[in-house]
Amino acid sequence: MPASVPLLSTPDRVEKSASVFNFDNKATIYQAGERLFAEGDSAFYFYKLVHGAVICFKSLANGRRSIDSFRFAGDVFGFDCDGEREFSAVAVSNVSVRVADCHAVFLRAAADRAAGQELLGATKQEIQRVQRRSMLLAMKAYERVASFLLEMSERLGQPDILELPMSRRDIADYLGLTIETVSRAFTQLDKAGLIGRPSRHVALRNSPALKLMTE
Amino acid sequence: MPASVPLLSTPDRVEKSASVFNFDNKATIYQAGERLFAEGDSAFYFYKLVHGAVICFKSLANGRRSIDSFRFAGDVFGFDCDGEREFSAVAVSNVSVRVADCHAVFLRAAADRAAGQELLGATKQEIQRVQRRSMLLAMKAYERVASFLLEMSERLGQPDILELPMSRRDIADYLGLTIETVSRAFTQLDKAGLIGRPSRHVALRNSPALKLMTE
DNA sequence: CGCCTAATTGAGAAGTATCAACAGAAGTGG
DNA sequence: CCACTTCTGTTGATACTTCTCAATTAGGCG
Repeated sequence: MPASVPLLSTPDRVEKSASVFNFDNKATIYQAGERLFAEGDSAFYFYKLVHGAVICFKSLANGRRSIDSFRFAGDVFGFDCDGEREFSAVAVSNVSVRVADCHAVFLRAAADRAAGQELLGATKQEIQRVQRRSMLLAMKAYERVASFLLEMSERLGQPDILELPMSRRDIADYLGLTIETVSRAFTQLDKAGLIGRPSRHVALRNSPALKLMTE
Repeated sequence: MPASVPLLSTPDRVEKSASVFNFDNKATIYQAGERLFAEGDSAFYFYKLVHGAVICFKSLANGRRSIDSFRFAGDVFGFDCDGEREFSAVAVSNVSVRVADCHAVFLRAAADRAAGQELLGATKQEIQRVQRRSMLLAMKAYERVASFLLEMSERLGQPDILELPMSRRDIADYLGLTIETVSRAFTQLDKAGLIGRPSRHVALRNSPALKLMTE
């Protein structure tokens, strides 16, 4: 990943200065592997990802990791934002983020009706996201992978050819599988002609068929 | 069905502390098996369960059911409260609920700072609940059942002897297992001396040991 | 008591995890 | 540029867990 990151590249959505978040204009940079915050930390900020990819995860007792979410450019995260963090957040690639002080956000939400609605709406989306992941975990391995690829295709804005920013371990920890099972699922989908892949470059050859698996 | 729907009643002279929900004092009754609302319905109300038990679930393509949550006396639910319902809600036993008009709640949340905080806090709790269920689905069968029993023990306020209001099918659909696997997990925990059980009356014989499984 | 449904148990099939080996890409240093 | 190391991803063999299908037992209710 080149370090020449276009900072403050206005996302497609023209930022209403009246947004409840009112993210700071100055972006903060994190290197790949660097930690934004850790489980148990006091929570001070909402984050908006300008560029790159971040994972939010919990460390489990058995030494494993449960990845709750991938965050990409444009995503807002850090909703566990009073008291302690429920998750750790780590940069998967080099990233730049903008932050918003939690307290100030809550003040704006309380003061302004539209701002309150916006925050509630964002929170509701967060609930739906978590619930969709719950549905994932009830499926078979190849279905989870299919669903994952479709989600990435949509969220990364790369309909046909995906360049996945995360490792097989990340995918496995997100889908509640082992890396071996994930790898086999990739192979299976490949042999079925539904995807093509040199490793992290995945081609979706038959999205409709993939979608059928996930329903 | 929402036949006798109580509309915005008492303005400020409520017997309870001023809550953002301000649930109507008049309770609505549903018989066991009756539906409060269905997936895809327009959402009009928040619900507060006065008595009984309710399940919130999604019907899946394969004819199965994914139970998102059990709701008991005192619980507030119906957070998928603008646009369409994400889940269906059905009474497991005879229940009585109090309702609150969504729009009115949002108005109060926008108007009053404490009310706004309360609604946000409740929504955040809802996120945490969903996330905890996600963690459930990553565990083994007997661990899920152990975790389930502890959750019920806590939420039903019955530390030692549980009287479960739901069927094995409900439990299975909540834990992402089959009824047979749930049954075997019960037997397994029974034989290990951790629980005792005539069917729906479960005794927790060793809560600390059960807790160890869930971590 | 007899019926009906819920719950349990058993045997075999399917799916995933685990352990181990191997292949490929990327980086390091000579 | 090449040999070496290292990390990531793939593949194989086997064990373990859960599902499926089938049979049996237990509970609830007339």
